[in-house]
Amino acid sequence: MDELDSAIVAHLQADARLTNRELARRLGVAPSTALERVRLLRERGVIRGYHADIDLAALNRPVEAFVACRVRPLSRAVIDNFKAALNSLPEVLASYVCAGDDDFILHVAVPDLERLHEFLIDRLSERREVLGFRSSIIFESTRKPVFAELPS
Amino acid sequence: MDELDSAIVAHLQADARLTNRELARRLGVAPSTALERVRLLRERGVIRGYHADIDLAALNRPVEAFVACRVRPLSRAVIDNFKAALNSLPEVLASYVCAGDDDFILHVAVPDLERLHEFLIDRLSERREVLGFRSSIIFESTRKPVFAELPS
DNA sequence: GTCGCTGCCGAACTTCGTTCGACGGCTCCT
DNA sequence: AGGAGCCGTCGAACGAAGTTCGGCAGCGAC
Repeated sequence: MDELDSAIVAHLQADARLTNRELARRLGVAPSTALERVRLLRERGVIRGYHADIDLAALNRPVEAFVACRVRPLSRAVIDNFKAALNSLPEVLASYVCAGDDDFILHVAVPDLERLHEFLIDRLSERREVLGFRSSIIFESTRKPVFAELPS
Repeated sequence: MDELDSAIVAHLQADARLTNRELARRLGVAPSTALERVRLLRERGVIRGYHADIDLAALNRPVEAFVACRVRPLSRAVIDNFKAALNSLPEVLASYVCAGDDDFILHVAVPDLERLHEFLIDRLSERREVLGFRSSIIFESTRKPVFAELPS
């Protein structure tokens, strides 16, 4: 991970469809060099994939929320089982297994508040391992590119 | 947003670097058709961009957490100001303005727990609008593609 | 029925991805 | 200090992909 790698990561994070030639031009290296670097970054797992960023509102899911869950007992079986269950719920965009007040944090997207309520009482409350949960409606979200180095 | 658009969105969400020809082949349409559809999806804002998915551990930031903050007063000025401040903190990957127990939820990534602690006490606690916060260390995270339609 | 519109197609042209042999700098060893 | 081997970079060449554009077919309106 030298400076060139960091620059590649930064550029592809901002625009994953940059042509290799354009990437090389911006870095000031030959296209073949850029290609080889990107290949190595993928091989090493630094770049895990490329994904289109989709507007949830356009997909009729304008309402987003975080749902923080507590589940019991906190055994591996229960955790794995709950994780798998979350995976098959289309409302759930992402799920996080956590330490802290909450055991799971879910990022959900639904068409409206009614569908959120339905999700909470029909999908979560129904499950016996779920002790309780708190919901936070998301008004606005901001994502940033990740930089390789943190300033001290 | 017909079926073809949905299929395009699904494919590009899974792999944003699919060649247009391969995309067209999978959809069973001509490359020029696929290209035009993708162009329209971008123009309409359905596809907002393409981003490389980077392994945070490879960038020396293996420790992730959610930090839920309460700030006061909840005025527009304070909220906008806090949002802007978060934007310039490199530890913060994403920030969310929320309704619920918490006013802000931050997704942070740091090299180690010490840096997390530093962030909390030097960056957050220092700010006068911050009443308090709760942290949840992330053990495991799972993201899923977004499907256009939710089953009823 | 016909006119007009919209979306899809396929060919042509431009640009890009990808491979490969060679060159240059670096390190390590003697 | 000198030489050998290695790693990363380069540039050219070829095959593949992106992009444009004219035309055509299906559909709706009048």
